[in-house]
Amino acid sequence: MRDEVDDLAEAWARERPDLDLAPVAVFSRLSRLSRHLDLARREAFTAQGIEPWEFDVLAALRRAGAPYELSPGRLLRETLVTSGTMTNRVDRLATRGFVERYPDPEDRRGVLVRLTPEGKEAVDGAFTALLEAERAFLTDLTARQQGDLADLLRKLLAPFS
Amino acid sequence: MRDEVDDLAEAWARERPDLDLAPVAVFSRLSRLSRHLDLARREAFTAQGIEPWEFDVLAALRRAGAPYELSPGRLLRETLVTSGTMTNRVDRLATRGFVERYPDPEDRRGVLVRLTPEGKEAVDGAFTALLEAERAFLTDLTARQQGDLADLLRKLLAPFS
DNA sequence: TCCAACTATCTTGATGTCGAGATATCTCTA
DNA sequence: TAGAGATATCTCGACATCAAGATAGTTGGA
Repeated sequence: MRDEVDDLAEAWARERPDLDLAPVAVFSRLSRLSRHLDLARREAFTAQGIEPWEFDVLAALRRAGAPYELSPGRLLRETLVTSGTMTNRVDRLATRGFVERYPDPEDRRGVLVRLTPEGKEAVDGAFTALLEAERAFLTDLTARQQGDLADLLRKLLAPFS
Repeated sequence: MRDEVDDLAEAWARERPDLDLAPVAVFSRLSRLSRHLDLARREAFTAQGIEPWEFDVLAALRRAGAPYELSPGRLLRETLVTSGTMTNRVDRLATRGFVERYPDPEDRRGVLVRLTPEGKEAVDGAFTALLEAERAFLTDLTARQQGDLADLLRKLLAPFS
């Protein structure tokens, strides 16, 4: 069962026979899969009326549990964006009525961002749709294979944690 | 061996006990790994004086083999960007002297983009650096595990080919 | 041969992100 | 308790990308 990455690796092997191309088989597939996953995410979210970046922020608040509030600093660390980006994102989410911003009573430099009921509803719907889309991706793998894959990815991810 | 995704899944399980979260174990790790991989790529390329988007274009030309030329249309299909983006990328690569643009003798609408010797040198250096960085990621996996991982990813990728 | 539909590329305007810097506040130590 | 350094957030300008539309050239059927 050949795929597009086999073609890509073959082309490199022809052009650069001096190199060991073993990493390509893993990382090219990983990159491509990630891109397809992003597209599928976007599609699932569009049907729910939100964008991927909105989900990333709302989901972090939702996961935090009631009362669904975190600081911008915490949010940017959870979502791996810069502070300027998070300011902008919170602005737009507040305009949409999905979050509210108010001063942190414990730190006058700080701000807390809280999910509104509308935001909670939006993120819950989006997460359900996302899981459904992701499950469709996994149907070609047995439960055992899914577990093996998760374990292998965990090993690769370990150095970064 | 717990990782950050276990924490994330646990938080979701606490908040949404009604959902089957199996896909999270695979896809959250995949997304995170992809992000770390992008950062590592950027770093490897920076040391070689080029940017990831430059590599994507130059590598497609390099893989094509001598005389290292492709149309913008072919390049945008290989790199999955829009035509406006490719116009801009080729402009900047031409300014840097890594590619040349000239009219397609067979189709007067068309253009061919060709790698210059400087571009070839740059992409060859960058690819070597990239493989080295990627190999470092894989040291925690046995050759057998690397093969298993590639096979599982190939299965997930198959529906898109 | 003519024309409609298609293809290839480029242009333009909007958008989201980043990085650097500004401001306000807090914390720790001398 | 004063001050230096750390921290939290926001502002602003630069930049890469995308989507839609413009332009030029090609192709196939009537």
